[in-house]
Amino acid sequence: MSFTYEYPRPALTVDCVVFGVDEGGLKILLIERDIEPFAGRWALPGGHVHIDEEIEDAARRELEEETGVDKLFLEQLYTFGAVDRDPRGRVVTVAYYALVRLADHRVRAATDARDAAWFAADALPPLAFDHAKIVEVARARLRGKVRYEPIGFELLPRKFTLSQLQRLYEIVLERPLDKRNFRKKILAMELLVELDEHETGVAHRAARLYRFDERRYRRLVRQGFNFEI
Amino acid sequence: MSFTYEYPRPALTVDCVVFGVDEGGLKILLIERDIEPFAGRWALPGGHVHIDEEIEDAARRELEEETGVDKLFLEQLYTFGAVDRDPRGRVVTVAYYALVRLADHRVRAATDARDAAWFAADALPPLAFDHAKIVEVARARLRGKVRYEPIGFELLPRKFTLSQLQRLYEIVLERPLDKRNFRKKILAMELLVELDEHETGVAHRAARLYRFDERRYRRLVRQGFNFEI
DNA sequence: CCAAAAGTGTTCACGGTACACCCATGC
DNA sequence: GCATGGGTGTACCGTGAACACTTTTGG
Repeated sequence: MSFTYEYPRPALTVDCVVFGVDEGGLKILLIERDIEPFAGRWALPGGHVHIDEEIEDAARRELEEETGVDKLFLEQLYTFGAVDRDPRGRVVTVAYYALVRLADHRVRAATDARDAAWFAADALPPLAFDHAKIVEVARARLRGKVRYEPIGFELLPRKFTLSQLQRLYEIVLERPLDKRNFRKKILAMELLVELDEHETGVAHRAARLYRFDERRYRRLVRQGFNFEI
Repeated sequence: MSFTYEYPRPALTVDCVVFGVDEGGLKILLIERDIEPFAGRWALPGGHVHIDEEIEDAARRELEEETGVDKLFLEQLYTFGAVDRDPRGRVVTVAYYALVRLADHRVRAATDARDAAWFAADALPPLAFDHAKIVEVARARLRGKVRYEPIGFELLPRKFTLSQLQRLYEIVLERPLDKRNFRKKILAMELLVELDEHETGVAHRAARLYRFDERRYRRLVRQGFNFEI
């Protein structure tokens, strides 16, 4: 079967920069390519957009197929279409970035048949195509966005300690934050629900757990509230 | 001549939301379609991306062809690809937004053969395709971006008064600003060069003209400076 | 009892905001 | 001389930043 057009058309793909955070810092999910070009190189998960499929759906489908990751925060990043970005011909890719709770997804991705693995964002292997550039754009977007939208919570377990939250921000923003000021500010927003639970299995005083109150956030936004760290 | 592929491919287009500002407020440049679908309706300037052409170049080319507008601020906005957004079939469009100095472009666009015209952003006619949605996304982006990047200057003549600048921000941000505070803040950034010129032809005290010091801005950015209104 | 992280308040400097009058110019 | 916008300073308040010690828990 084949499809014919009066003018040549670029191929359309999606690529996803999937971020996770753990004690070691910011991580990015990559898959190892098994076909040319760039066979054996690591690359962003992605693939072709089906002709009757929404672009964002294609991104979710590829993530699910290649890495088993689903139900995550996903947002369009930028469209990359340099004429020479793929040696096979003109390929335009709509890049997305995604945030996942690493603890929930670590094993599944790492053991997947397609050889997916998490890499420290500061020590990525050489990437296929222009994927290194896409990653840079995604990191800049994450850094910028985390400050004025509460997307950081997408990277933490649903129940978290204030120290975990602070470390998350320190990792993404790449600078240290003052503990007292951080707590004062985040608690003053009244977006966190104090739970009657504490950490377990730590060799020191167990910290209280909190969860992010998404409903309340949405209500406040409607009233003109602006999240900001 | 024809082009054949193993799998179906969407068509790839660009569309541009071109903003201008005058005394009457925020304006958007539209062209009247002369072919189906939506013949006779107003639409965003745009068209197909050539197979060997960078996407942004396509946007500039279409703007130049359809409206005579060139050498302007142009930035990618978002990629729209809803399956049903074009009745002729799958068409994915990479939307851009552009800022122009209206005084320089008003006549050329309005008298162009393809029937281009400026419309008040708050009173657009019904638009073709999903262009109303694209415009909404573009307005939100402009509102957000104008506050922390000095792109407002792209909308003013190179020499402008502080009142013009203030009115520009009031129009884009859709709220009034305090005159003294605005002047204090913008002058404190030391990004404006005070010229030895004043307005002419006004029936009141002539205001001093300023220009934006782009070099200095870039130098400050490198040192970690953040523009903010 | 020791190590490790949790948890907690105050002070100070700066920037944002509110606010009203005189000045220069053209008609 | 009058209408029109240009141009200017100060006082108050709230937020951001700096900063150190006690508490709790497990080992």
